[in-house]
Amino acid sequence: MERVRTAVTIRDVAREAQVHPGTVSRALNEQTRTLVNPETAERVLQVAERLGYRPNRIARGLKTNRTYTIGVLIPDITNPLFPPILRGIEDRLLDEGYTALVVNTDNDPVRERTHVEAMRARQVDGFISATARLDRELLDEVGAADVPLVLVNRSLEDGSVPAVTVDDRQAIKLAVDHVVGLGHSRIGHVAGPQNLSTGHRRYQGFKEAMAAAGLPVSEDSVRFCRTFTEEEGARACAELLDASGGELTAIVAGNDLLAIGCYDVLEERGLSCPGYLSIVGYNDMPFVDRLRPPLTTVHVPQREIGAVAADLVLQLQGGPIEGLDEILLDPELVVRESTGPPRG
Amino acid sequence: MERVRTAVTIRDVAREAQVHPGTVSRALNEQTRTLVNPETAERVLQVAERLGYRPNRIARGLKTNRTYTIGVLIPDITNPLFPPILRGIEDRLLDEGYTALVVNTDNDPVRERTHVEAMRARQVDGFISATARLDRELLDEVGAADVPLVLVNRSLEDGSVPAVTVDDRQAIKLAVDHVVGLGHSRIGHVAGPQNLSTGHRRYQGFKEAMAAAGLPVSEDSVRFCRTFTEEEGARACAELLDASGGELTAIVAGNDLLAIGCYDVLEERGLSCPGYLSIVGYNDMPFVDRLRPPLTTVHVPQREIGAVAADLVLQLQGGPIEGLDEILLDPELVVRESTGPPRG
DNA sequence: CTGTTAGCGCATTCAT
DNA sequence: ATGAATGCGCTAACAG
Repeated sequence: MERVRTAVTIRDVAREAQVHPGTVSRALNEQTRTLVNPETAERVLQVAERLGYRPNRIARGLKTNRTYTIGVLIPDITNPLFPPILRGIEDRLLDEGYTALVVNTDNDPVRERTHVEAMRARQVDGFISATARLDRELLDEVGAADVPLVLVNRSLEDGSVPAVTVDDRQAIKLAVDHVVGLGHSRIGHVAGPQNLSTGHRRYQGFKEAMAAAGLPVSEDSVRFCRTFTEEEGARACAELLDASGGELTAIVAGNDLLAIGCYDVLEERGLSCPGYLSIVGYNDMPFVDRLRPPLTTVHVPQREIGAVAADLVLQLQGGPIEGLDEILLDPELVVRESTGPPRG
Repeated sequence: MERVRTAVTIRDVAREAQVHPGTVSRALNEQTRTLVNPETAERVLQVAERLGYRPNRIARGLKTNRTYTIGVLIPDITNPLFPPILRGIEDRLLDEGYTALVVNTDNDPVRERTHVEAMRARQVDGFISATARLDRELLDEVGAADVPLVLVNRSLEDGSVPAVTVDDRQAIKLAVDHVVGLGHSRIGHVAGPQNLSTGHRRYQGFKEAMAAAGLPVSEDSVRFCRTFTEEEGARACAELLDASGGELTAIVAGNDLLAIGCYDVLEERGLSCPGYLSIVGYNDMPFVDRLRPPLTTVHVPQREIGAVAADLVLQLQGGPIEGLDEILLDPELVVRESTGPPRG
């Protein structure tokens, strides 16, 4: 048996209710219902209900150029950082009758392009991108197509695309000031990839915060990771420990995954945290409070970021908004047990 | 400035290429390209490329009754169990040019209905549901609409809907046999909600496995949780420890979250794991290998489950498949450090 | 207040 | 091999 959609259409309802399809359309639509006689409207509604009529938004979209669908680009939903963001986005979209088309890009340009094409073909009303990088070309293409785009957790230097992020500099300062307050002065930074705005800005923030605290930042106190992964974090941490000649007493990591990598090194070497080394993470991913020791980290309101981003694309549906570039949310330090006074 | 889609249509291409729109349609479509003169086809393709033509799948869908979109229902993407499943689904869908419409239901009937309606209105070609419960009514409605539906991580008693799951009984047997092999005989079960097929089947599996091992299951060796959360797991674990009069030496939990709840109780009471109590989880969620102690658990191939489910909806696009009900994948025990020989 | 008409962008049947 | 015509389901502009 072939699959046959038994779709009840607006015409079926019209026939049953003895009115013109146009009237049915008006009666069924909240916006235009006032244009039709209440009694007629009521009858139409009843018939629609009885027949089990389901409006076909696809057809509607063809006419109205609105699909009530937003494309969401995420590097990898498997990275614990992103589910809360997605959740925030969805909750907000649901409120307004929108639905999210979600894809994982793996930060792979090809995959990214494929997905964007697919979404554009589906006429999404807007994009939210949490991907670290988005082809400049793709970006321009989306912009040219007049489809609103909002960046999340990253931003463009030139502010040409609205973005919702946390103030990375302020956040890192929170982390640095915390360990400084604990008495640390030899503080290292396991930095994220510098070609990503997040990694770069946190590194800048680290240097600034250290300077503000009157502490020097030598070459030996920073190591860069190629990716935001435990493995890279471990590598960088090991190098840092070796390079500093054992003088480092605290590390501020570019994100939680990198911090976990640091944990691995300490465990390997039989060093304790925070006894030997204090570690501060970044993001406050789910479950980092259950690590041993529970990770002190900068909490980023991921869910709220998602919600604000969704809000923004929704607003942008009404047309461009002047003077809009970056929305900065406040980070918050969560002190747990991976930080303590320096040893000795 | 209003938002105006500068959509290049098939007609624009036709005009430029000096052919009829119908011909453009044929040339652009892989399936029908053979019907048109290779040279003409080539020219059309070039013009389309030059003009930046993007086919409008929405319009196409109106005609073909295919949107190449699959609706995915998830209770809460924030639960670490689900991202891998979603990832598996998406990867598989991407291969076939499909995209996922993802929603969180919170297992809330109202939210669920809203979402299903929205997705049906968007004419999704199929559904994959990882939600614990789906209104029987909704289920029937979807079935009646002839839209393929595949269940994931759960199944219906009557097998009326195809499902992809792991063999819960076999899985729990793995867990029980492991601790039995370690020498335990006083084994408790922190059971999941019994109104969920997963919770129920694992409980059944526990009883069977214990019986097979020749071990008794008393009232004192099982406690039920109302939800799959740490809090409930902690409550049940505490009750279990109290009820057994300190004789229990191992606990098999209904899932990892419940197991984590057990960890909490041990920590509160200053008891060690696995020294005092061995604990086995279920699912092998991300990061449970980083808990202290790393959790011994039953690994469920979530990603594969997602991929197989996606495969199934895709196959179902061709029409119903006879004799299909449940696809069982193999679980695997991952022994880490939360289990050891019984004390004393 | 309601019917009529046209058309969104595309695929497809029927001619030619 | 291609052009012409039709309609998917719906909304909107225009009459009346």
